[in-house]
Amino acid sequence: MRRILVTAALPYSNGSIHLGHLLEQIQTDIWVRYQKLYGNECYYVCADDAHGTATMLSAEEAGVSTEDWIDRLREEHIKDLKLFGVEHENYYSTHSSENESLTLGIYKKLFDSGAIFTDDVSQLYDSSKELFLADRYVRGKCPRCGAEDQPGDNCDVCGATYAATDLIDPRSVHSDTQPVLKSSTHYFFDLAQFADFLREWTTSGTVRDDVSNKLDEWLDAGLKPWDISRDAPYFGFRIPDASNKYFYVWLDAPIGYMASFMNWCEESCVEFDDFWQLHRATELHHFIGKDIINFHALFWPAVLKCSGHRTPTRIHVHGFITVDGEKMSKSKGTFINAATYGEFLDPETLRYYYAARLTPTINDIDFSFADFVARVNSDLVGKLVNIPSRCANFLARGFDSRLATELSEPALFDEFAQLKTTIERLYELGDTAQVVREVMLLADKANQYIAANAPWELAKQGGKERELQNTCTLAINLFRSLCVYLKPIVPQLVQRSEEFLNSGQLGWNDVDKPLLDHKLGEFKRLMNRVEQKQIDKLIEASKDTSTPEPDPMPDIISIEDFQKIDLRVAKVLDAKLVEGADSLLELKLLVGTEERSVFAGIRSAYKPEDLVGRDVVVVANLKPRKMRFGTSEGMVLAAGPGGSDIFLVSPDKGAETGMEVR
RNA sequence: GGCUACGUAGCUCAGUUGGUAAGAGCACAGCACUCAUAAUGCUGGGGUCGUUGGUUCAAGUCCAACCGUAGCUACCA
Repeated sequence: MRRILVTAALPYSNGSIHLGHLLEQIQTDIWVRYQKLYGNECYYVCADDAHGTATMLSAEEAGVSTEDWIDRLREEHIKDLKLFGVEHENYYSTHSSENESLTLGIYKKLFDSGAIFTDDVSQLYDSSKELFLADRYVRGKCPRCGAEDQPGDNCDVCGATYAATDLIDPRSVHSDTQPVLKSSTHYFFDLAQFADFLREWTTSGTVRDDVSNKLDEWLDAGLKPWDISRDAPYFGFRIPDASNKYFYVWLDAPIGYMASFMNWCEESCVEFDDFWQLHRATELHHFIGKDIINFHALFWPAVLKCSGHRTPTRIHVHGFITVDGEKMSKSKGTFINAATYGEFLDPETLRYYYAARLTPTINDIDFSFADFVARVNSDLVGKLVNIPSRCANFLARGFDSRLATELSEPALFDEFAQLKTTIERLYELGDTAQVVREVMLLADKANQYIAANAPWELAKQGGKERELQNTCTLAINLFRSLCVYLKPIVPQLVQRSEEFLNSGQLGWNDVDKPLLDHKLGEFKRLMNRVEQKQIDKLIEASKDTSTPEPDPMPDIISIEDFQKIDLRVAKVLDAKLVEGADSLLELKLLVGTEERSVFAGIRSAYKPEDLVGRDVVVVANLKPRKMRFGTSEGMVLAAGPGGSDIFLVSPDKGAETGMEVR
């Protein structure tokens, strides 16, 4: 019996579980369920990746403490994953005492072995927020093409890549102030020391060839030191003997695998060291997406090696998910969260569909709605569930739901059983697409068998009772074997089938032993078809109208474009401060005869009482936007860079409310 | 620009070391059946295997170039 520890990449504490997380969590869960079903000792741990600037800022924005924020998200993540049948031994958090002590211990080992050094790094810094800025938190004008408001790493318009310091007129997205260049000491892990080890490790069966080819690229180019520190303020663990430095989230994230397992070991009889110390007869498997190959196949094994731990047995890498051929998009409704999916569709349909598409390659996987509906309905309902559905009635009516005492065609049953070793190999490789194909081929055979023996004909004829019972008995047994093979993929469906079969939980070796002379349970509908309507609703519910995708704005617009904007003169009826908002005023506007509530970020320049009665210009056909304090039904035009320099636009005397501005 | 993958029927994909493999499922058409959630069975149409060259007695299968897709990475700093 093998002893296996399995992890999936840690979801970040900064958003809900969506189709992308589910691809990996379900892939991993299927692999783990297979290992357990086969009889291996297998543990699956995961956690939320809690640290970093992003969680800190999200919590701040939500107005809660960072601890509350990550706790809340962890609860949500656990609930969502459970809905999809993903069963972890433990779903922990990287913000834990176990992780802190493990991280400190590993860091000390790295330090003592001479793999840590320091160097000064110049980085953009937001003085008003006292925060160093990662590239994505700086926006400005592209140095190559001049496009406005581009992120700090590359230009969305012309595709140029550059450093954040190259941006023209850079702004911090946190404060809209101009960042300054500031130097700070960073701690580095000297990855290059491990180049020889990694070259050996990456080509010793730990990853597939396509992945190791990719890794060769980095190895050939020369490994760069890995920055493992961040300056305060930062949500994470403090680096000992360093002033105001924290471990970069990417150091303690993979250690979070260990911490989650350690936390679980404390309550179980499993020995932590058996899975992390050198030379133990256990396996360690990581499931990841192709975007984080370098972390898991270079940095992480080097850290483990350097700190005297075992290295991973295998890294399983999957591709990205697309929806109907495109990246998930909030505005198109294809950015689908787990909870939303669960509202409209059976979570097991996703497990099945993903399984049908997942191979061991790093190819991207497309969630095609048309294909999804066809696959689920045709395979699971039309073929699989149809088998017992075609036979249960005959057994219930004529034989008190009792199976015959023998198999009339043992060869057919054996044919199903003989596929076992093939299926085992495919599960082990992670080729569930092939598993599904093989199993459905057998399901076709089962249906062919039923058609050839036509139980409905036998039922009409007198004296054919024995044949009728035998035919149905064999068909039910074939179905039962298919259930065994699919159990890791659709555990709920199989559980309902187990209730029908009425003989306890199916085990992997049940495909060798037919169920005979046995009373079945009542047959109930095992699964519902998927309707296109459900998909439509799901997409509709996933559409985020409040934050449309940022379209790269062309510099020049046509007159038609301008005419889309309905500018109107409006009279301010009332203005008041917004409780809890630093910069907002809530304005009651009269636009023609219509009253509107509009939020405007002008508090730093105007007092509410000074605004009442004056005229302003408002964008009248702006899509209403939900804000934390209410819905804003338009936008008031103003000039100026911000702060106290905001100047409202107003019409000359004579203009009346409701007039169009052109 | 460099690199790693991928490109086979309308869709999703199989095609093992080059040699009766141009294949499966879905979709489509016809027929049969009516036990079953308009499910099932049988039959059939459909592809110059991204393009162009090359190696070979023989190439989706090897090589080169090009095109397309996804991703990684990039001169200067």
